[in-house]
Amino acid sequence: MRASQFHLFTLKEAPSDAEVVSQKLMLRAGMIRKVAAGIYNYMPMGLRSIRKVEAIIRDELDRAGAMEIVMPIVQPAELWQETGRWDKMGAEMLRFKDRHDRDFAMQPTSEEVVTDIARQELKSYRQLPKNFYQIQTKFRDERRPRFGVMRGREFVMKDAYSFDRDMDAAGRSYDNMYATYCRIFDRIGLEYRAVAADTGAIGGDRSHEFQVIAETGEDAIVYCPDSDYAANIELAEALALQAARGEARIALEKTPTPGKATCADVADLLQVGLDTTVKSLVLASDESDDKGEIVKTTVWLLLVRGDHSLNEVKAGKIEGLGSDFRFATEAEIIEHFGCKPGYLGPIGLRKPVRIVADRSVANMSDFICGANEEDFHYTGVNWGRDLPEPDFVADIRNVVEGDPSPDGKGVLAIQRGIEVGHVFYLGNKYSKAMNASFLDIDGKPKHFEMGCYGIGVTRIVGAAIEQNHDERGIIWPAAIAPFEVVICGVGWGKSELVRDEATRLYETLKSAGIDVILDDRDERPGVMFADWELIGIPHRITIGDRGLKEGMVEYQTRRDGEQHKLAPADIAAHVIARLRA
RNA sequence: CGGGGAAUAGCUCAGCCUGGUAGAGCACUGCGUUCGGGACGCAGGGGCCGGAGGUUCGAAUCCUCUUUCCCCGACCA
Repeated sequence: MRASQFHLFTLKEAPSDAEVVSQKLMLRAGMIRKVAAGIYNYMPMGLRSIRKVEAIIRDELDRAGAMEIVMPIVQPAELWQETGRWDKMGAEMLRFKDRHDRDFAMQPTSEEVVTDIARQELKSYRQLPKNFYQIQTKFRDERRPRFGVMRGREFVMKDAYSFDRDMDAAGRSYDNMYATYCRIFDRIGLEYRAVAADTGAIGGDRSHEFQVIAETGEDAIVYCPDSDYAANIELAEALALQAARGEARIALEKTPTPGKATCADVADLLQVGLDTTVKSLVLASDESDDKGEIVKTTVWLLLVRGDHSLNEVKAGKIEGLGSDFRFATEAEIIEHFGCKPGYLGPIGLRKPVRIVADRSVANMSDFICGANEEDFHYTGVNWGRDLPEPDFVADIRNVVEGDPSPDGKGVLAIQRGIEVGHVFYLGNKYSKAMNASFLDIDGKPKHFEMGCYGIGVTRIVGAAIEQNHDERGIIWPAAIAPFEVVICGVGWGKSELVRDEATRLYETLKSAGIDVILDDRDERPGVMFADWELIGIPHRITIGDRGLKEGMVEYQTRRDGEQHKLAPADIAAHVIARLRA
């Protein structure tokens, strides 16, 4: 490709609404153009990277025995109604009607359609296992699309679905996909971590997220540097920080804390550590009848240490509370505690509530909590002496850096990550709901055991930039760079020698299968260098009269800026060796 | 969904308070000079100032409505 013929456009300034670095750089490098909120054109430069990501995914999935299909972007409501997700999905799913007033949706994912394929196509256990995947545009009407391709509404995703005859086989399919994902991300060349993730209603331990490590990541991932333990923060288990409860040493006392409504303020006022305070969170769970009318509301008091934070996923697993809990209203709080938020605690309740203590809180002694009276906290609080033991003790907090690892092999560390892949065992949730079955060896129908496996193609491109950039622009991993090599011809318009030498090298690299672009724009060198550094091409060869007079061309890498002067005759072999290394 | 903010040239922004024929830088076109790290000069092209209504002799500017976009929030009392 010649730069003079390519649609190359760069911006010195990013549009003011761009927030994160990948979005700014992709816009500035001319990779994407915004069309609407969370919706982008993929311009030639950007599409090249996207296609390279897709090619690696295709290659590895095909090698792993999966088969590519394409399912429609526009999907009929009927299939979604079979699984009940037409009603459950909420506003995230974009819905519309066709001219006959029939309901359709833009696919946010394709479990229903692929299960429909399976029940029509797969009749016998002899046809199993099967794994179908597609690389397809998805649409999720996010509440707040942002961060460019990192959280767009329209995006490209690879979604694969496996069908197996039993759980064991499904486990093998899962392991196969897990290993395949590792190969894919290794090849793309990103620093990533596979972490255990919450399995939600399905249960089991087969759910892993593939997270690209980047400071700007939206997810917190927890790992143990001394072992294999790695989990999403939603899942990471928090152990009690003290093995056993200490003895009560000081008396219960109601202490004035005027205007100090947060644990931090109270700890400050009383000159004690935040870890001696207990934070009170009030939740409510509603029970409704068949008509959806709320018939009963239970109020819950959750206690975590002042320096800890509530983990809502864990809270949702408390028996009786359920994942559809909500935060209590102020009226409910006053009704049960006789006090406004800010001074709440488990002592002196006006009406009974269910009390859940975090493991660490359950082992605390002489702690501080709200007195259920405005401007007062209790100090010297002890379980058993000053109040009954909690109704439940559970892990309900987020782990923090330095917590003991659940596998007992050291302490936990936390990194930020960008979720670019997810492998998930689905069980027969969808096959049952849609009555998708096959005849097993015993001649009896069985529901498919399914798994689903996603990779955010466009998000990978953004994540790669978040992880690899500097003040000049993008630094692509070679595997997904729009071009592997750029040849800059300095003084293109006036030097025939430069043109000849550059063109000869260009042809040589091209015929060696290198993805090379020749900058023949007759631009000033500064402009060329700045453009290609912004775009992030990993290898640059500069050919100019000045060097040629000395019998040299210049070779430079984008990542470390390391420069070599080489004879024109040697340059091709040198670059090819570097690329194939 | 709640609260803020913004909308003027392809991009970044000024002009609005105090109404009077729309500006700058970058980008683009032409000519010339320059030419190994985002050159310079001269000459150009490009915007009915998001849309609708109102006030006024006159509206980018004041008022009302509307659309779109952005930010914060929608758990940690």
